[in-house]
Amino acid sequence: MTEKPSKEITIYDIAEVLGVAPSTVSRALKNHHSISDATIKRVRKQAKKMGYRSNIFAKNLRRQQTNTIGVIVPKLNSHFMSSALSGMEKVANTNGYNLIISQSSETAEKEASNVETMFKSRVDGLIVSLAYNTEDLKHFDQLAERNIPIIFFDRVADYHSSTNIVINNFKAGRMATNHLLDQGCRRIVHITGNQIRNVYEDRLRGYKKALKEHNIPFDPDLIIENRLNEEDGTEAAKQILDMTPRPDAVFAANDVCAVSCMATLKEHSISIPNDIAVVGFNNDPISRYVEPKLTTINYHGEEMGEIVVINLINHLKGDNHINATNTIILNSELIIRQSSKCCDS
Amino acid sequence: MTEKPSKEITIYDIAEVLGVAPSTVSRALKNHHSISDATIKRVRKQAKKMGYRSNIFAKNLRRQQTNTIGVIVPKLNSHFMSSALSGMEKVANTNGYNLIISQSSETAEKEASNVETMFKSRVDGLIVSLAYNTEDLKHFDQLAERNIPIIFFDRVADYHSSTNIVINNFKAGRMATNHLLDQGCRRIVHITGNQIRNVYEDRLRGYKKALKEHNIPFDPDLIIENRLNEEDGTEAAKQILDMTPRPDAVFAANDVCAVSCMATLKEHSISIPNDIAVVGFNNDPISRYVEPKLTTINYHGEEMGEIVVINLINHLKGDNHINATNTIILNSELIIRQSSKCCDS
DNA sequence: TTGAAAGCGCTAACAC
DNA sequence: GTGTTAGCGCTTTCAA
Repeated sequence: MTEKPSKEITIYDIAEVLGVAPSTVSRALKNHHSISDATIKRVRKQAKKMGYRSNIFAKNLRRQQTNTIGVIVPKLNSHFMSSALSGMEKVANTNGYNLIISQSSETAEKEASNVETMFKSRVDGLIVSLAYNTEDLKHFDQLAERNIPIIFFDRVADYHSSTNIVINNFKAGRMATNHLLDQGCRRIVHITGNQIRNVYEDRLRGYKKALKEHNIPFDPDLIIENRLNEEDGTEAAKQILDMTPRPDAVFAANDVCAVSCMATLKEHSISIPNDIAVVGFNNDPISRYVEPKLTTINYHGEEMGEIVVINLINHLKGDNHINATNTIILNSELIIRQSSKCCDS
Repeated sequence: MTEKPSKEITIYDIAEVLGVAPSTVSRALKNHHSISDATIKRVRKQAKKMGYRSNIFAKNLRRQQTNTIGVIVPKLNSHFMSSALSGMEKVANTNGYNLIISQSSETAEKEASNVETMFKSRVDGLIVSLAYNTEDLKHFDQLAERNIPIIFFDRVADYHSSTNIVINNFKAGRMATNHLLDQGCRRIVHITGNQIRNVYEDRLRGYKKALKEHNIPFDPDLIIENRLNEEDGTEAAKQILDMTPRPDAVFAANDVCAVSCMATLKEHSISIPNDIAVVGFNNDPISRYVEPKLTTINYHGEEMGEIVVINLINHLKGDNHINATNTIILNSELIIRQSSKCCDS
């Protein structure tokens, strides 16, 4: 196609061929209003013919703007995260932004180092879902000082005037627990994560609230805190089997953990939901295929990703509403399946 | 921390304060051997003190090199892809490269537009897993002409001297089918994808090869071709139920499809594996939790991602072996679980 | 409607 | 071991 694969074409080359100034070419290429239609047409045609591609580095150097958004997530390979990233990518792409994605692997140290990289890459804005154990947020300060906007999603924190985008974890936790209580369950184990993370703390609060509404005293022995991964689910099941009297329900703060817990319980001849009812969180595809199918909270990952990026881009474009919206709460709903239908339903 | 959050510090600022030349600062910052230790120390200290961050745009503009790798995958939100990306991200990060990730959403058009974006972003190299229906590869030509290396993984194609990184799909398909045959199955349905994609074509060839080895004639009526998603699995199950005589096994080219097919078969009172044995492909987490657990081919997504990036970076660094390695084949293994244990085993 | 020219921050060839 | 200087390709102010 192109005739000169080796040498990079610049606006100077185009200007020279056309006998106009480089600035005219520059303007024509961005449809500047002060350039005649004829010139614009000539320039664009020539540019195409010569295989011109704009040098974004020169452009960024001049404009001090990168059209790049940084994303830091705890793990790439979870259903929720990859869905959220998928949504982000779509919106970013449509709006001419690039995404630089990195993962903290659930540690605060790696997260800080990722932030450093993002800072050096001069991202226009940063999107973050916090690592499992991040407490101190001062690794974000260098961005805040430079007025680089940060949006937290899902695992959020109060940080200056950053926008947070979440689901109502409290409500969801309460809904899940109420559902179990309505099924007649009375000794409900809750498997949760690090309480410094809003998602887990809020779900636990919801759990407590539901108990209170049913006049059931909160029993701390029924709370299991772990990292909510597969092995932890297995481990939790063993703990549950050792509890006396035996619990009649489990509400786990994610599906991966719920499902592996359920599997281990089944191996020990526990019938689900008859002996123990189970509810998860996330509506991971896996929840639809386990036996019995897992009742869970539906989480709109892709949609959340889209909203996060739309929000950030609006912010970058200056539709600032000066923090008119500081927290955005998205809907989530309880999906009732067989794993929690205790009795006669 | 930093005292001047507003103004961006440059090497000129540091040079001025220290009374040295900008070039000295530039060299000191990269530990150039011709700079004295004392100067290096002074410069680094001052740089840190002033909150200096290198301007990668100026640097890239000068060096015509971006330290950025583009990645185009069909879908972000699948277990295999997010694992592969996770591996890629780790290696890239460790080696000082950034990843720009985008998804083709399984269409050739979007893929071409992604390539265009990557090209404009001046990626140093590109990593691609092809969309479901990509036939024509000429959207990659602009990169090839500029000698930008392209590595294909998983869904690959013969393209100039690009490196391909895959598992041995033929062998895996044969292994899976042989396993079913060894269990006594004789009418094995194979659910496959677009035959222009190596992964599906190779698996089908493996299937045929295994049949031949057992002297069983290939019956094209037992081949179902679709997009291998959830709905397609359900649909395939219905087709299978309509076949006479009824097939006694299903080998699906991915787990998502296998699992949904299995679920629908079960709804129609088919006993698995007794009536119909099932084998999937990918070792998606879901395969361990369905009932019965799904026999499948284990795919090392994360490892594949790592190897892809290591390979590309080596290439970029000039360890070229001038295509000494043009195709890299990774191991995969059959994991036998309950869904395929037909008889007495 | 177009042109001339300065400068974004960095690197590297060359000079000392 | 350090300094001088010429760009990399683009945008944008000011002038015409």
